[in-house]
Amino acid sequence: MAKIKTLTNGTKKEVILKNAALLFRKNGFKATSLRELAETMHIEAPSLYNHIGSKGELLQEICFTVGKDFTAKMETVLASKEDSEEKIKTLVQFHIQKIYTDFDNVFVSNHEWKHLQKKQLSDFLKQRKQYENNFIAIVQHGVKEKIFKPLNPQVVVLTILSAVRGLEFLHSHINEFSLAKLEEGVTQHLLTGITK
Amino acid sequence: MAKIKTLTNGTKKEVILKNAALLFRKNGFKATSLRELAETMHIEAPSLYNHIGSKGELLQEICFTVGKDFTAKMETVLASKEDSEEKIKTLVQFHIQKIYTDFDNVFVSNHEWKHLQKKQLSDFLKQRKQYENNFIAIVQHGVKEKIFKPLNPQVVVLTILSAVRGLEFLHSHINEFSLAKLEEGVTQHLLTGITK
DNA sequence: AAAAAATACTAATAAGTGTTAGTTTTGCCA
DNA sequence: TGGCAAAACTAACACTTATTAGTATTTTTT
Repeated sequence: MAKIKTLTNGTKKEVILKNAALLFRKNGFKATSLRELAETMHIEAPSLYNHIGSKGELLQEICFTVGKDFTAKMETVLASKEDSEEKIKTLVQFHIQKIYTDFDNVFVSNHEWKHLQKKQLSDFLKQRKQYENNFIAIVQHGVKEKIFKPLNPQVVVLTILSAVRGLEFLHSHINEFSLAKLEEGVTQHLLTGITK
Repeated sequence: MAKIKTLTNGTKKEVILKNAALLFRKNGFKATSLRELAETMHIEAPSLYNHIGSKGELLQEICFTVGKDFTAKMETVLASKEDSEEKIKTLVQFHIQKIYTDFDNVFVSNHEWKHLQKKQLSDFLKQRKQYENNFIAIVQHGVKEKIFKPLNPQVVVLTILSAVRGLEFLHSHINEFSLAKLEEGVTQHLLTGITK
């Protein structure tokens, strides 16, 4: 009856993806039904199939779109002339920006990827592992050049990624701090610590 | 047919809770069926009801047991004579220890709490907020005493908690680093940073 | 205005869910 | 050994799920 509004919202598929990301974030992928998703657009569940292939496809597109964003950023950072410290600053700030500007998608990608189907799941994890390894290489380089303390690069990266990936609970504090303040605060913390 | 083995595993309820935590962690709460859970003990799903009240009760017990552990630790830390820096060290190390020794439960508590029922959900979040506020107070004290840099305590705590709560993906690297090494590395990173 | 394409609808399916009722089996204690 | 409580079983319920088929309606194109 009521067609999906797409005037200012992009294509229909994009509207569906946006609403799906919101629901997947709030309730989880498994706990979100297609009926519920359809309801947000005032249509019936089967009508979704004029636009999508399956429920799983939605999760897939969300996770891989986000994944590609981070992979692309990593490529440009690796190709840049920044030193190790600047590279890490750039990456950490990118994580924070993404959480601000693309919260639902980033959250879903970080928390619901385990519900991807087998093949996609393994691709996703491969991509993540690659990202992680690139990150580790940057830290290793910084240690070798004595910009960083003689730390275990793997542990350092796991700590940083853990911190920035979990930052979504900053979302409830959004507008309380400006984006710039947060970027500065978190980056300085992860690089220089908090003790005097 | 096959009764739940409880010889060395504690009470039957405890066995169920342990297996539930494992499945909830691996597949998520919503994606775990009672039939699947029962299967791990070689019994049928309805037999579970001789031991539990509902599926939701399992999640509830897992989340609140973990919550109490952290709340209790916070109480002892607050009551101690350690300075702010030592207090934070102690807490960060406790997080890491818990992930090592109680992985499934901590993971489920950190990732599946959103599926708690209304009343319990609000209690859980209240408890978490309280924990967070106590943590912030410690940092505030450290800033006032000039042990720490003049940072925003809220941002600092969100970063630290984000880091330690996300550390579960250290699980795939377990035995690669010793617990002591990890505690030391992560704590030093979060307190003193990585730059020289 | 007619034809074509896009997109909505209703109805139905097969599979899976948590949970209850009622019954049988198991294992311990008198 | 007989009895009793604990704990297993089977059968069934009332829902919910993703998805398909077939059809009607709306929108776009000609």
